[in-house]
Amino acid sequence: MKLKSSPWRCSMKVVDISDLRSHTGEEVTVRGWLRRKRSSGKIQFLFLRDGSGFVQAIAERSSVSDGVFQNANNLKMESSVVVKGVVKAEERAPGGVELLVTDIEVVQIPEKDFPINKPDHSIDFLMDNRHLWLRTQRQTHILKIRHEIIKAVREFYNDRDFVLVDTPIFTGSIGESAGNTFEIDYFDYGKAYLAQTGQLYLEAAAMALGKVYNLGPTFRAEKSKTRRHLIEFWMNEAEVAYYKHEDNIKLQEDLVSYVVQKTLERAGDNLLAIGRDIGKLKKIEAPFPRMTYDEAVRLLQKKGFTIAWGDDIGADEETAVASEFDKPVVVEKYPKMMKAFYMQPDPERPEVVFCDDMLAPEGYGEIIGASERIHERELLIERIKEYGLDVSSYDWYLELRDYGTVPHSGFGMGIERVVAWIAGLEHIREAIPFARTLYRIHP
RNA sequence: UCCAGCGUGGCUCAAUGGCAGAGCAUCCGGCUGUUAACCGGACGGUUGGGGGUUCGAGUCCCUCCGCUGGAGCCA
Repeated sequence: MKLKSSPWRCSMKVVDISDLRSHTGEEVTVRGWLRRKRSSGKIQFLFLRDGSGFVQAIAERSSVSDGVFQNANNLKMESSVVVKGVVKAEERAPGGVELLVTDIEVVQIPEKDFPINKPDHSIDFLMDNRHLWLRTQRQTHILKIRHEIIKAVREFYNDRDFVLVDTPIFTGSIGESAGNTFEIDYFDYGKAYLAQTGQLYLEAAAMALGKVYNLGPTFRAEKSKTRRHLIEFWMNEAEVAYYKHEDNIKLQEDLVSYVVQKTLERAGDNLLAIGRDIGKLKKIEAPFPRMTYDEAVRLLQKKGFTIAWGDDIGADEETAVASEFDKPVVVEKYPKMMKAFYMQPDPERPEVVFCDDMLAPEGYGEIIGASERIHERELLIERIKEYGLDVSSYDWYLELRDYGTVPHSGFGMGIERVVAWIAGLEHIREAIPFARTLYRIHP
């Protein structure tokens, strides 16, 4: 359908719906879409959205022209409209403010019915229609919460003089372990891989700039089908030269506290609108409770789990540990054979490494994985061999240890897991605009 | 990959092996304060595909496809 050209483009006082309250009594123009319409014959209720918010507009038979009333009557769900009206404080209206219509310009009336029109669609249908599902109130609230979370993450680092270092998405060497990487053809070079982590590159950058961070997409070809997994997810990683295990944990606690409190401050209304219990979030202030892997195993044994030292802490066990606390809990010093090759062993207990996982409360699981990195070349080579990895593919990574090597530490935080936790989502797929899950890449 | 579940109008779901139905959406009519509006009427079906058992299959069996949840692994 052809768009109409209209005089409203330059001659009207256009106001965001979120800002209507400050224009009470004035005649203004709102540009947006019709979310829903209700009619009582001689009065029509138009529920409008414009991206900034939602407002109810009223068209009364007795106070508008025939043409305007007919325009209102013709509108269907998700019609695009430019509505002129007088802002009025009104107790009966949702939001406390409504728009008394004086004119309606129709931009487009859809020929087809909007597919998402009731509250009980199946998740399969909603995911197939994700491009349209995004227009619903709940999804716009979640996207705004995600926006504030990412903004707070960037601020946290920028305020502390970290340097943003964007790490590559195409990588030639293998990051942590083969087997769950996406492989692609890279011209005559042969195979390249989609990044699972930017850590190795951040370690290089930390030796140049001291304190660095990244924020970008990562890819894991894991055939996971749980509410905590995405194939493509956004990760924030930080790496700091001269930071030891303790400094690293402190940084993580400060980051998570900051992000939660800033999100509460700036997206509190969005959180409330989707039913989040924000009382639980207000408690999220550093320091966080801590326990060693040893203590976690003893706790789980006391709770009746059959787990021995050296066993992995599985999903159920993780939830059991985290449910002991109403803040995130830091579990540190895991057995070295359970963790990645590059983690620094504890000199006092060489069987454990200086690492930590941060587990979010309320069953949301691991949001951060962290460690102090091995900074001695010989030890690193020894560990690469122990893991059966090819030393030659880590050539440049090893070379970082040849020129002024120093202790350093860092971590990775899963953005969508943090969004899911803060927003109180049941499934991580709502925490990202277009989720890539196992067997779903469209739209 | 493994385990479990689901697949019926556009959508969400019913239907002891025996006439395929309801609500919502859509369309028509009514209603000046609706909040998932309401009231009356109409339209709407190759029950995911294929095969089998049976007088008879949406229902039971086999197989394939799709989706969902969980496990392992991870952030």
